[in-house]
Amino acid sequence: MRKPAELRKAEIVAAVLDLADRIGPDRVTTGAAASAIGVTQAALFRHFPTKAALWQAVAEHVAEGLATAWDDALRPDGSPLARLRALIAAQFAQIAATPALPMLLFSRELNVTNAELRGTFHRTLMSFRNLLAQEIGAGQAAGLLRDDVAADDAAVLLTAVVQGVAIRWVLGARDFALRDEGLRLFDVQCGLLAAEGE
Amino acid sequence: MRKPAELRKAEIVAAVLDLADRIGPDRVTTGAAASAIGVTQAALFRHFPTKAALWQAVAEHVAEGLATAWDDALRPDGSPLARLRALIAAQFAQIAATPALPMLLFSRELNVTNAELRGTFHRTLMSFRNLLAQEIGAGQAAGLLRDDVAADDAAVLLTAVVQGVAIRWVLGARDFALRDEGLRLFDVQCGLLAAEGE
DNA sequence: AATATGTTTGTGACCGCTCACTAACCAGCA
DNA sequence: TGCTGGTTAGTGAGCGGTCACAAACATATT
Repeated sequence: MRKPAELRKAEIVAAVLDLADRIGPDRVTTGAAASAIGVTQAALFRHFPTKAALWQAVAEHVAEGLATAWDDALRPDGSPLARLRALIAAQFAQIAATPALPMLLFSRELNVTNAELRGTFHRTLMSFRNLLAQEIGAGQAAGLLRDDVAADDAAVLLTAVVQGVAIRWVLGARDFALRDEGLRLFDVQCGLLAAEGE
Repeated sequence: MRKPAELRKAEIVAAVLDLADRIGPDRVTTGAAASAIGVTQAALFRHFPTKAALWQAVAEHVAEGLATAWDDALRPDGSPLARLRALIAAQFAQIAATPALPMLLFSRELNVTNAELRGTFHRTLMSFRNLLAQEIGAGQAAGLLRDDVAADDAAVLLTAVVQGVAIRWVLGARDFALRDEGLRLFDVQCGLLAAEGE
């Protein structure tokens, strides 16, 4: 069944993400991705010159998804704490929707084979931590968060919460609701970070 | 150069860990490991029946190292907080000494190919969190840590700190002292968890 | 409307290479 | 002499990628 190129490309990217989740990023061969969408392996190379280019397209697709999710979370209604919580919620939602994401960060493809891919993800994750630090700073300025902890350190601790929960979810049996459990622990940590009189 | 089997086995395991760090766990081929210690690829199969068995030996070696490091950290002199800090310090030291460890947790070998291997690591990490929770409980009972946070939740938050710093170290350029930066952030988090009047 | 021409998308066979693993032979030592 | 720790040589499977070719689509000319 012939399809226009743009559609095919999106289909391939989706198949790669799905396969990466189900069998692991490094098991995604061009053959597996192709047969997942019902074309031959050679057909993939009509749309992407190399496998690395295919992965790069996947990375950009994921990065875009994250960026727009953050944008939505940062609509300027509400306190810095609410925005912070929305950011974290968005992150968990994106991870739940793209479960291959944590694994991808540690894949051979990203860490060894494809330096450009690594750069794309690294930049994306840095953006997230900066957004967190920004909101934390605003929270401290508003007297909502204790200011005896550096905003950058607090941001690191919060990203650690996200990573920790996500890792437990991915490496375990995924037997809990990622977003709920994540937000629960975020609330605990946020309580620890809250200003005394709150 | 002929060597007794036990020595060779240890040598192979060490070579695999070293290679896993330098080129990534999934790039460790039998050929690469063999030539790293100056024997032919086929010689490996004199000592391990399959590659999976080799990885299992590596996992057990690492697990033993972790277990004894925790044991040393838990010598019963000092407060629960000191023991807690020693546990964390030991963990960072082990990771720094075996930098392949975080990557290993996400390798194809562990997550896809080798279910037994996954079990070994999973059990080991659970042990660590239980040790943390135990010390935290003791700290709460002694009035050193606030008890409005469940000990299990606090343990999760602390393991998240470890994972978060380790991930930043591994995925980044390893351009900071893992143990120092890790303990610094542990102290921050521990301060947040400390009882009010402390 | 029918046809001619060029482009896009997909196929199937195949290539070179790497991998884990095996088989057969070999040297030193108890 | 027989066991132990090695070698050399080879196997089959799977990988990313290429190639000649075919079918589907688009467009312009008659």
